[in-house]
Amino acid sequence: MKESYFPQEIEKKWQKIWEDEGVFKTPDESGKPKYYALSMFPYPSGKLHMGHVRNYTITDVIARFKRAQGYNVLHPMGWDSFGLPAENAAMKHGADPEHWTDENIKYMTKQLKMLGLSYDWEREVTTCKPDYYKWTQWLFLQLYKKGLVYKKEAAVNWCEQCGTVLANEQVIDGKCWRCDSVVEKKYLSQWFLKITDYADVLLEDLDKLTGWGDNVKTMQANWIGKSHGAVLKFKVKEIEGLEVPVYTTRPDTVYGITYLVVAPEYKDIEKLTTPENKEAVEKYRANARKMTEIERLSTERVKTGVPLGTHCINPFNGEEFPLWTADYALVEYGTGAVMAVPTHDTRDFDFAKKYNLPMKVVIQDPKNPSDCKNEAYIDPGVLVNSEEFNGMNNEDAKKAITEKAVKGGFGEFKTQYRLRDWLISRQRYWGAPIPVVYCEKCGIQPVPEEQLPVMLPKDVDFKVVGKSPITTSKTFIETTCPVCGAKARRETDTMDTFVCSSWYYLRYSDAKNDKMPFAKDKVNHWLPVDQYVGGIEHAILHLLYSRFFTKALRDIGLLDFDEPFKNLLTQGMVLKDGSKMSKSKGNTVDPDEIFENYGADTARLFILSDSPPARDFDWSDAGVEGCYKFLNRVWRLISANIDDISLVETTPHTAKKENDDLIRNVHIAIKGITNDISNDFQFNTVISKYRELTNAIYEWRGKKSSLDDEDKQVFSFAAIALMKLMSPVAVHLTEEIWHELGGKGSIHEQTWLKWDENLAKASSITLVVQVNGKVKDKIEVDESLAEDEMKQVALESSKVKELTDGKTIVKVIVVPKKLVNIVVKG
RNA sequence: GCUCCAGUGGCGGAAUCGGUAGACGCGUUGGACUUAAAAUCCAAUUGGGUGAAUAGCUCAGUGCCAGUUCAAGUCUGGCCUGGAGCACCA
Repeated sequence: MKESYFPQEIEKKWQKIWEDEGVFKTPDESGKPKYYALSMFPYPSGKLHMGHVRNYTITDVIARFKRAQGYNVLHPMGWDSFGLPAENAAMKHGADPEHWTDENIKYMTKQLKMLGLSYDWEREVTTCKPDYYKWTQWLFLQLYKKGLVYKKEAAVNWCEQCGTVLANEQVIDGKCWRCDSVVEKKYLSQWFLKITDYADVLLEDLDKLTGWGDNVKTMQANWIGKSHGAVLKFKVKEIEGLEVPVYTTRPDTVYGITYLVVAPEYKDIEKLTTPENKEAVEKYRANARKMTEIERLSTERVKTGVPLGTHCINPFNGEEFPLWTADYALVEYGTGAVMAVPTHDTRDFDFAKKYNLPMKVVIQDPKNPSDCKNEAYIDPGVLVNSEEFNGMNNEDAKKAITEKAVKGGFGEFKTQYRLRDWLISRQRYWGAPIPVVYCEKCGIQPVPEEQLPVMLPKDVDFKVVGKSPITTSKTFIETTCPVCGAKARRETDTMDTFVCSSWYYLRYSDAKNDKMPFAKDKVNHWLPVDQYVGGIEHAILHLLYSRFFTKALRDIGLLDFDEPFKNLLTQGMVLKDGSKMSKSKGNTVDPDEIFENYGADTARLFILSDSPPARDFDWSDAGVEGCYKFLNRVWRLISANIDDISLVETTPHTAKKENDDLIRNVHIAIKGITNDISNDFQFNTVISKYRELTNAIYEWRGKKSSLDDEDKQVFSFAAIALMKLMSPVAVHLTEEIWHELGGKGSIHEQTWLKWDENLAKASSITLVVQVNGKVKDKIEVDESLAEDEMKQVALESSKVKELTDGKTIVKVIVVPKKLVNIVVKG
């Protein structure tokens, strides 16, 4: 065995052997229980970044730990490989997006292999390959048949920079999630998935996800945004037969309505506008259209609006009030119209103040009445000025008033969601084509399943400006109608890449199936994913879409479970000098350089060592250096003593105290490390325990000039245990040492160590003696000491005697095997 | 504004149940080895007071203020700060 550690040599060697021997292939059936460990698959952007390294290392260690514990572990990898960067690169360099993507996948695959990740590469999925997107299209058709797909003209988010529409979830602070440019509203005919049909169950089932963090669940719940209220209908005074319905969560305030607002885009707005007001209203609406989403949504902005000239009648008391249009009413939410109660809603209050609209108090806190002159009173209270409801608690009044509206035929109870349908069409080339054709006679027709995949065309001009490159193809667009055979036009929109990534985790269960996206028995066997690991940035987008897909496919009958990811670990970001690594800040660290200088084991060890997985991780060069030194130290521990170490895997018998202590330290380490991994994957403390055990072995060895037979047994036992415990993290180093010591097979196929509860603790304990809750003495005692004896020992302590002298001992609290607290008075 | 998460030495962080606060590492300082350096090894490292002392003793200390308890980093209430998400959603 070499005296020094040369990671570059041993890592390449073992990576090749593992691959050649298929060590990490996963059979579907093995007789063992299954475990599915999954990392969020990457976009093949070109090179791995440290966030990837962190993500994949965490999942890999979990997979290896579970394998050692006797599970048949599915641990696959693939590529989320459709998307705009490939197309942009194609435009810039004139290359084909497919070629660019393939090259990136090749390079990144090499990097993943260098990291020593234990993937079953035979299950690799690549979303941009026809053998995958065929099934994306097939699933689209199943959803279409089920009535979950529709096309409609709508106000959509348009990113000029990317030349495409975006889903609501892809608009961050009014800007494009990818390129950060300001998003505009456009009216376009687009494809939607009816995720709103599942709004309620997506919300309800969050409760089932006990293995998810509350932060992610709350984000999803907020995004779905369920609220309870009522729709109330108001007759328009000037126009016979016309009503304006409003959605409200505060039906208890109906007696305080003093005006009503409709969104500038409200469908009946032209009818509701009197000729005298037409010019002003038109001007206002034109202005609203021009505004960007950011300007319009800003809460800083002063609210504006114009009166329409018409009036509504309050069906509860016959009062009349004016109709206005204002852009603080949103056309997409509720009915697009709002009843305004300035006294009990801050937005209505601001608006009413500005335009001098009347106010009427209808809810009061009886103990602390407010006149609502300076601000709206929005807290609970008792109704006033509300006829027969006066004196009623406002929560009860919500129900009572809505019931009155239901009886009178001018209202109903209503549950409302913020979630909108998922806009999935994109005016781009590099995506799965939407499998639909337009026939002049038959209209929209889905492509028959046997004609799938609808292949992306090759004869495309990527440098075209102002429209999707796919529209430049001469072969793609013209086709025939599958129903009547007449000339038809192919849909040129492609699918949002999030559609492709909403089902990839299902495909891994049966990645090579060419008859189906996956066989039902296989998907039911492997899924749900036992542990999913990825970035928090997907808390809403990918994770919500995937949950929706799973539920929809369950309803279609393709699978039998209804949540895809049982446990979710959202890893923190990798920072450098306190801020997120990014090319623009110039604070990135190239994984290749780390592999080259220190080896993958050091990279793996370090990325897990300094912070718990869920927290942000601050990269430090000194920290990498420290981990490298530690691996060297472990290597030297073995190489310097190689002749004294044999393959000892069971706890040896010992007569010596110091040998007993080392054996105990090994058992303590096994217990601690196993628990730390099992309990929320606390790898940072796992690694500190590697160091503690290593230190203990060194210290033990340092005390002996030579080893007798018993010592050798004990030393070997400790060394082998250290290797096994470290094997999920330092995958190459431990494999190399395992073989140097004559180990058979791979160390990664060995079973995880078990600890003996009697040995997993120190041979003596430190009894802590407190007086009035403050530590005053520590006494080494035998752990078998009974409570009475502990009390005795504590009271005999000279320090305790000193402190209790002349005082009364009120009581003595004994915590077994730990502590005695003596309470004194006077 | 609403929701969630977090706050512990110079730094990253540790502390199953309320029971020795600061494990382990980084950094720093001192020392050993060396012609020298690197590597390695050893020691110290929360702050204040007292002390010749690197002995001992002592007080304070986990964002702030209260509370519960024999005992609080941990539990309860009220704040403060930072981060994330949502946001004119009626």
